Amino acid sequence: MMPRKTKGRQKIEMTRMAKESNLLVTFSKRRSGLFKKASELSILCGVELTIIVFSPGKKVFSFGHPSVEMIVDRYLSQNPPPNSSTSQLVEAHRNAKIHELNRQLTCVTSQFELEKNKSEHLTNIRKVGQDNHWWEAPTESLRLEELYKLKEAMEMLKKNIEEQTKRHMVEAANSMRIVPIPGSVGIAGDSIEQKSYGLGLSMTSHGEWPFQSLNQASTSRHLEFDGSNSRRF
Amino acid sequence: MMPRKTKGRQKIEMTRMAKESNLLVTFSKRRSGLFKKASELSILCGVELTIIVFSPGKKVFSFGHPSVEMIVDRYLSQNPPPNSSTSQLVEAHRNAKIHELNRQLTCVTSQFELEKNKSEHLTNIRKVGQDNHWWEAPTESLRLEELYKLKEAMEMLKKNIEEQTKRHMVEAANSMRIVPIPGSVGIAGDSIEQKSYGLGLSMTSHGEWPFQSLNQASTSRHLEFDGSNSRRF
DNA sequence: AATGCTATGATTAGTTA
DNA sequence: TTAACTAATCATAGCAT
Repeated sequence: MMPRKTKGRQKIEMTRMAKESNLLVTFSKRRSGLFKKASELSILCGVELTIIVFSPGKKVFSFGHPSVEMIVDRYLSQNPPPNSSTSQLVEAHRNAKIHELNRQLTCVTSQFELEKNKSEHLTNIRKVGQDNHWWEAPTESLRLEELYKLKEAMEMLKKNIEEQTKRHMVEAANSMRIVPIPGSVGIAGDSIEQKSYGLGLSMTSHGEWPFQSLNQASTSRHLEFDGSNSRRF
Repeated sequence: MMPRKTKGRQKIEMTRMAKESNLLVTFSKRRSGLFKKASELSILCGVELTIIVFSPGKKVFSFGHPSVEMIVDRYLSQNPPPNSSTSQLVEAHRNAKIHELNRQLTCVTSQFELEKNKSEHLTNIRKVGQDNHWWEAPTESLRLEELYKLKEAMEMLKKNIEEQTKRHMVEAANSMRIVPIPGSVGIAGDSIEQKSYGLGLSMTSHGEWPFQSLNQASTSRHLEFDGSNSRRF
């Protein structure tokens, strides 16, 4: 008779977890699961989506394909914020660009970190002096793939910068004059204060990389995980 | 001998589904699952989160606790709101910055090309299938070194972007109070139904039918279904 | 805190109704 | 079409490290 090592997964009541320690680890696990599901959905069905989560510690974790801002922008433009003025929109666009550039850079940097770690791992393993050939080819293939992706990301980054530069030149040449349009809506009971629509510069410093257990399908889809509560820039 | 009625769940490749019919039903099922997971996460861990999904048919499905807008606002507000006019001087500064960034990016890109070629070379050599261990370690070391350089370059690039943005925000802050704040002006056609302020979870299908298969855990948390076409705000 | 394990609960792909 | 079924895969709660 073999006594069970564990009771295995147990059903839990669907209410806020009492023990904070459990809550924290559960949050971490389930957040990973949720993001993975989201990634799979976007891959399998070719759809665009975003998730923004504020952790128990008030940190923000986000996932987005193709990016959080892209989706949020589209969502907000479908539900246009009432107080938008031309100037705000213009500014928003510009900041969104910079934001997006930063996001891409963060992504590129992360991918680089991945490469670095792989390289280190490779070197370490090699030090052990094993004769394991079987993994070498696959690993190198993966590396090459990652490098191509990295290259693509950087080319996109470059393109964006060029675009932005061109835009700025045009704007400068036009010496644009911004006239706010009084087009906001005030509705009874509607608080009018929280209008930071028009895209702030929320960006991510990725101080930590919370998501490690993603399969390559996910990571190859250019995942973005934000694990930081620090304000950017 | 009982012949299996079905093959049951089968593993599927993590790539975009080929058959559109399957894709549609899978999207529906998995979206439900995703939203349910999100709901459970927010309940179990008491966190706030939102999901925005654009379906294959470009409809938007969203979930949010306490509401999509609440989370999006907070996400966007983590950074100073952009709402100022910009001077040409600023534009000029910016253009200079961007040019510099572009130069750096070119540098980074060429470094990357180096890495890529190395990787390809490595792979090619490996294809020959020799047992040459002696060169592997040195090569990897070199790669690592290059990667470090690449990383440094990218970090500098990032830093520059951050600097640029910081400068922009300071300038924006200095000049923003000029912009008049529009008063409350109602606009015909806007409606305010379905606000779901801080109630609890809100789940929205901005098109037509929403969910049915949520368990009681979700519904007990006061799910809100918005099956209308109406715009929000 | 983070990682690994494993039995069990939960989700879902393929199918039938 | 959308819904229900079922056998598999997948996720994860509780422990152990």
